[in-house]
Amino acid sequence: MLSKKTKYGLKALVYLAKYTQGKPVPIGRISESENISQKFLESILLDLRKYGLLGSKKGKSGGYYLLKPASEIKMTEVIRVLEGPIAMVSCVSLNFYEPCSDCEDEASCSIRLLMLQVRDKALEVYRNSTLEDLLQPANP
Amino acid sequence: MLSKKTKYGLKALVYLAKYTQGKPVPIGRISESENISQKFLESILLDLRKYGLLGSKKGKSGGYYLLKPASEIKMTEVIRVLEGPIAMVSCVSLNFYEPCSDCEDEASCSIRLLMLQVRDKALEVYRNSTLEDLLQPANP
DNA sequence: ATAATCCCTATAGGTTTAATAGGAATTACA
DNA sequence: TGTAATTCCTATTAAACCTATAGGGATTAT
Repeated sequence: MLSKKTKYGLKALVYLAKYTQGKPVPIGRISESENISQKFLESILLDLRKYGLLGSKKGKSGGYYLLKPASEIKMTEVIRVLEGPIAMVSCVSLNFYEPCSDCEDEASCSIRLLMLQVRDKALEVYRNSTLEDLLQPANP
Repeated sequence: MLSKKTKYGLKALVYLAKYTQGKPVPIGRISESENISQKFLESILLDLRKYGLLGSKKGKSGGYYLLKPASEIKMTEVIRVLEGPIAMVSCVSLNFYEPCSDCEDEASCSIRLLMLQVRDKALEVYRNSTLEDLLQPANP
């Protein structure tokens, strides 16, 4: 299940994409509007900035802003920064690969093959979504 | 990421499907063969039995056995018993539904819509897999 | 100078995961 | 009838992780 960190981060990104008009948006405004603990959100936005999705401006009338247009922010990155691996087992993770400690033969592990399918399907979705797609609700 | 519980449970199910010949298989044999803490595995198999995937026989020469042929054990059930919800957010879970505490309008929540797609794709995979599919490794 | 803000580190409390422990109940079988 | 092998159940521990909070330093606009 998605951590609150990820949910909060996503909401903050959506907020930034929607309500930034030239000027940086201070954390306080986002946390109020979205009902998120300000200090917690602070650490999340810091991560997003360190990763490179957000820029920031310090001092009075400072805040955060997107470094790219929403249409260029891919869900794959967002999920990976906030939540970590998309894969369900590290041995099929593209960005967080680790061999399973116990597993003897990766190539023939059937659990791995199942989880490879799941990962591919999830990737398919995330790769076809950008932050822009989260902006307008439900268009059938 | 999959918990060890789920991995161990899956391995145990595969073992049972492969190596049960009429007689119940004692936990000790599975845990040795698969290198799993016996006590931990005990609690996992207990869950699987309580859910109804496994039967058990107590006492000497007792053990566990599948209650259905491997081809009829769907991955959806297995994952749900062992890991819990397949969905990434409870508000799109079929079997573990809960509204998000903060979310105001489910129908228009864009995070929800994204996670609905992910869930559907994962379900697609799990619904098309049974325990039998985990038995023979890699057939291209 | 002041107020607003980001930046950084630390820490506390809660929950979950993984593993361990001990013993009761049951059963096969000699 | 006794013994060994097994499931069954509950409790406990240790570590890891998640969420939230606290405090203060650095920076900036006005």
